[in-house]
Amino acid sequence: MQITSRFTIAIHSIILIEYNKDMKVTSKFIAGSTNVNPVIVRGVLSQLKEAGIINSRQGASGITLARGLNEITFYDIYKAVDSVKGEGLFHFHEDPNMQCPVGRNIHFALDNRLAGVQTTMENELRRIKLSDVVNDVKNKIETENL
Amino acid sequence: MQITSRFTIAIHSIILIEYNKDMKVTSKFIAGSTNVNPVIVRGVLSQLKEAGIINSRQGASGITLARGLNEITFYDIYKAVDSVKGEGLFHFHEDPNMQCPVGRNIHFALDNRLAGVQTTMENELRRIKLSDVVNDVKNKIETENL
DNA sequence: ACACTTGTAATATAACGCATTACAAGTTTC
DNA sequence: GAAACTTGTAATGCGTTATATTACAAGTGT
Repeated sequence: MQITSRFTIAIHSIILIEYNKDMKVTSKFIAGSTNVNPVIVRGVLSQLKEAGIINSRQGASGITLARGLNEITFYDIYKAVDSVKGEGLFHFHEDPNMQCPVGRNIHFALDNRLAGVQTTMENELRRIKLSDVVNDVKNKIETENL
Repeated sequence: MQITSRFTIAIHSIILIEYNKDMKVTSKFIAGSTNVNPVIVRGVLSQLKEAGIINSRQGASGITLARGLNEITFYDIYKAVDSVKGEGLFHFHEDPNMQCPVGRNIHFALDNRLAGVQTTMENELRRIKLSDVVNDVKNKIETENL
């Protein structure tokens, strides 16, 4: 299984907001650049707003960033748009047989280790800032017309 | 999104094979301990076999390990049962707009970083050996009746 | 007032995970 | 060799989820 495209949609959106900060960036505009349905985009933006990453007002056109780009990490976005219901990264088979010695103790042996893997991944996501990505995109665009 | 329960089912199965290695472990037996449908179990076992982790013969009862427990990592199992079609951990939105400077360069800025996160996670999975987990389960079972 | 926006609800569709039935093909045991 | 088991797999159903889409309420700005 894969982590939802909502994650990359969210990153793409934030880059757009920054790159076009001199104009009013709308969900329709983001939908055009990502090639994703406007309602889906608004759903993602809604989650980013709830996480305190962007600002928006009903009716008022124009999405803005709520914090500096170097204060937004991939982890923030991941948590905002993809971590549903506080479920972990790994889906354990529900209902191991408690009559079986192994089934009875499998969680004891696995839970910590799986949580550790998840934490490792999340820490790696924390290391990546949106400012890094935005800089890369801007520089790449600069060199496009040479 | 979550990593499929096939992963924990596979781990559970291997522990069962090891813990009951003096008897013939069947897919039905594993199904009973995991509380997962026997056909699903056989599907997982089939993938483990293809990855060279277990041995089985059609018709012949009894699944056995194909390598030592310290030569099987979580990564081996993950790759065997969950990584479908070589897709990455992250699902990118399919069709960014190439007319847009950002849409045109988003992959350039993200692909390496997302691959890095995936690699970090996979390396963490590589650090965990089945022998560790099996030892924990066995020790825990030992202390159950004290 | 009008044309725009954000914000949501409701529904459709496609993909996927797991359960289940069915059965072919192979093995062990008597 | 027949019976009773096994592995291996195909086919089908069902529930869940991701995304697309339609529709519309509510708010903003000209």
